[in-house]
Amino acid sequence: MQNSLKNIFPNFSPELISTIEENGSLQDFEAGTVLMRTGQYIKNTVLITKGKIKIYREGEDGGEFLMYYLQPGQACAISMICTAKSEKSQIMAKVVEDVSVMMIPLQMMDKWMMEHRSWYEFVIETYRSRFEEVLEVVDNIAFRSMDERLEFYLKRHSEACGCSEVKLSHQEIATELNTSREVISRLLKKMEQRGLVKLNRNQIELLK
Amino acid sequence: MQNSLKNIFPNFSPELISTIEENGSLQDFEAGTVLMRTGQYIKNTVLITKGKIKIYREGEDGGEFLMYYLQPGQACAISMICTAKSEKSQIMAKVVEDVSVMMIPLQMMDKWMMEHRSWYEFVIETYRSRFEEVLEVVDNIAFRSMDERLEFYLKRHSEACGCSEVKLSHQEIATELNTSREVISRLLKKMEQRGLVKLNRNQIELLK
DNA sequence: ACTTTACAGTAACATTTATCACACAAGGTT
DNA sequence: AACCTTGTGTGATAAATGTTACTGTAAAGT
Repeated sequence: MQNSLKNIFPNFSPELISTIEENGSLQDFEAGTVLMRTGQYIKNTVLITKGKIKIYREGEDGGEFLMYYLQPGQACAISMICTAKSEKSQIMAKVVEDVSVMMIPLQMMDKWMMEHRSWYEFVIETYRSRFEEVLEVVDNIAFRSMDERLEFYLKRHSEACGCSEVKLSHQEIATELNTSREVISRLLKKMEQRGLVKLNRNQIELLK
Repeated sequence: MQNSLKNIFPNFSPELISTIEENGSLQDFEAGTVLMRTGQYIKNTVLITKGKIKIYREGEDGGEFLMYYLQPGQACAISMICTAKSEKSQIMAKVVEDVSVMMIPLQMMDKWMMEHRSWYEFVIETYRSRFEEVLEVVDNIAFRSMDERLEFYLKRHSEACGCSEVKLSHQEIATELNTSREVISRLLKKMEQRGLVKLNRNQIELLK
C-alpha cells in the first residue's frame, strides 16, 4: 500500500519517494470540487495519484474551456510554474472523478530540483508535455472548425478514459468547447449519419 | 561591449555571464530568416540579445498564427523545454527584426540549472511567462470575436515596439490572426469610425 | 513617364456558428 | 399513472466570418 507512489510515478527515485511521503500530504476530493480558481495564489504543487482533474479556462459568461485533463502519475504544471514565485493561478482546476492528490509545499519545489535528479526530470517533462498540449489546443481553435474540434475532443476523451464510450451530455461538451448545445447535437447527428458514432442518452459510442 | 550580456540579462550572476560567453556562440540573422520549424529537432537554447523574433504556429494552409514575440533579454521557452530531451519543436520561429542571438548547446541546460541559481530562476520565469502568454492567446480565440482580438493584437504590438504606430499591412495582420485581409480591412474601418485608430498606408496609428 | 506591384476599400454572396422556439423522449419521483 | 426534470432533435432565423470579384491608389521599378 505504501508503495503506491512508486507504482504511480515509476521514474521517481526511492529517495525522492520517501522524501515526498515525509513532506507531502495526501488529500482526497470529491468530483465537482474546484481545486484552483483563476486569480488564486498557489501554495502547493499537486501530484495526482487517483482520479481525474480538469484544467480549464473560465470565460466571463461561465464557459469552461477545456485545456487538458490530469490523471494519476501527472502533476499540475501551472502549480509548479507559479509555485516558484508564489504567483497567481491563471486557470481553473476542477475534480471530475474523485481524486487523491499529494500536496507538496511550494518550498520543496526548488529544493528538490537541486537534490533529486528524477524530480528535476519529472518537472521538465511536465512543462514540456503540458505546453505541447496547450499548443495543440491553440491549433484546434485557430485552424479547425467545430466539427473537427468535436471529433478531436471525443477522441481525446475516449483515450483518456481508455474506453470507446464517452459519458457526457451534449450540454457538457458544448460548455467545454465554448459553443451551444444545439450545435453539438447537430454535429453529433451528422457524425452518426457518417457512421462515426452511435448516440445514446448521456453516452456517445465511438465506432471508429 | 563585452558587458552587453550583463545589461541585457541583468539578473544573471557574473559567473553565469562568463560561462555563457565561454560556451555560447553569438550569431546574427536577418529579418525573414526562419530559425526553427515545426518538426525540427532542437539543438540549442536561444537567448535574444538584439532584434525581435516571432513565435507562431503554422497552419496547413500557410497561416502563421501568432503566439508571441521574443525580444532582447528573453529566451525561447520551447527551445529550453525541448532541449532537455532533444525533442522536436512544435512551433515556428521567424526573425522579424534583424537579431543577434546567443546559442547555448543543449548539454549546458541541465548543467547550469544545477550550478547557477540565476539561470535556474531565469528558466523557470521563462516557462511561466510564456505559458501565461499562450493561455492568454487561448482566451482570446476561445472567448472573443475578431474585432476584440484585433484590438488586443494592435495593443500588444504597440506595447512591444513602444510606439503608437503599428507598421503592418492588413494582409500581415490577417495572416497572424488566421483570417482574411478583407475582414481586417472592414474591422479597421469600423475602428477608425469609432475613433480608435487612424489608418494610413502600411501603418495604423492607435489613438486611445 | 510608364508599367508593375503591393496595398486598401467595398459590395455581394456563401458558409459557419449562435440564438430562439418548440416538440418530444427517457428516467426518476410522488 | 401523472408529473417533473433533464437530455435530445430540429426548424427558422440572425449574426459573424469567409470568399469572390472588382476598383482605385500609392509606391517602386524601368
